[in-house]
Amino acid sequence: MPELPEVETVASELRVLLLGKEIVGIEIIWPKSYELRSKRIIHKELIQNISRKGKYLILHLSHSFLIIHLRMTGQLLYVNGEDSCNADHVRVKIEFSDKSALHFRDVRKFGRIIQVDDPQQILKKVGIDALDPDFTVDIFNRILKSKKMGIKAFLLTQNYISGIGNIYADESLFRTGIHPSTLTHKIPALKIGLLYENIRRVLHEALQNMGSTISDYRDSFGNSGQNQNFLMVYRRKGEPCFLCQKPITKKTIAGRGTHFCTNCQKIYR
DNA sequence: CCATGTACCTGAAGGC
DNA sequence: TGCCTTCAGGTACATG
Repeated sequence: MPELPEVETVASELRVLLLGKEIVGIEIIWPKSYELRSKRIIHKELIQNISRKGKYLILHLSHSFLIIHLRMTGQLLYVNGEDSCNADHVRVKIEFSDKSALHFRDVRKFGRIIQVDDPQQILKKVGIDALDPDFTVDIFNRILKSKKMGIKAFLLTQNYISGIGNIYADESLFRTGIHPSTLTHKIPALKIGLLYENIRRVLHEALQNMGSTISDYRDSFGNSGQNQNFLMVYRRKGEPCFLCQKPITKKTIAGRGTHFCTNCQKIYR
């Protein structure tokens, strides 16, 4: 499932592939995958910039914006004019003047492409990006102290800090030795600093490894990531903890499958 | 404010 | 083999 490192991998590839291209048509195969919240019909628009906030990808066009969220199984596949494309589950095709195209493939149909006049329509509720240089440990500390919720639930909520999903939440908490049920305001100051560092490190490393492919994630060339080979707890239920050898526990916390080591991760009360 | 549950979806995996 | 059930999870939304 694409989280910050996976979306950023796609974004940086698309910057190389798509900047300056002219959109000449959008074919909507599954209507719910494409939501029009702009009065403007795309006729001919240039892709002027590509950015990202949290798990949202933003294509800046001449007169509007395409906000894209891949949710669980979404993929943005680049198709060259000469390629034959017969992939299943393609929901939207964005076609360019040079006969290349970007195909939005999404098995489970949760993902969305939303066309808006102002990106803030979508992004105003999204918290600061976890790899934004302006996201400091002081900010992290202040937000954590102001909440009284489980740390796992906090990390998954995108309104405060954005980009962290189920995989990297579990990985960051394991590396910091914090139990996922610990309440945000009960985490000791030292651990807050370490958690901040580990979140940034885990995301950076995943980005260097082109993201984690658990089942569906692929980059714009259809390639898998490599970071799944470096995960320490996610999907390792019953396997020995890399620190103490005790079997990794999996349990539903904050409504999500949560992996942790009961021996290495302490709950602070 | 925060927690919980449901809906949206399909395919893979597990049980018998 | 085959059928049925469960599970996977990001976000929106409703409810307590």
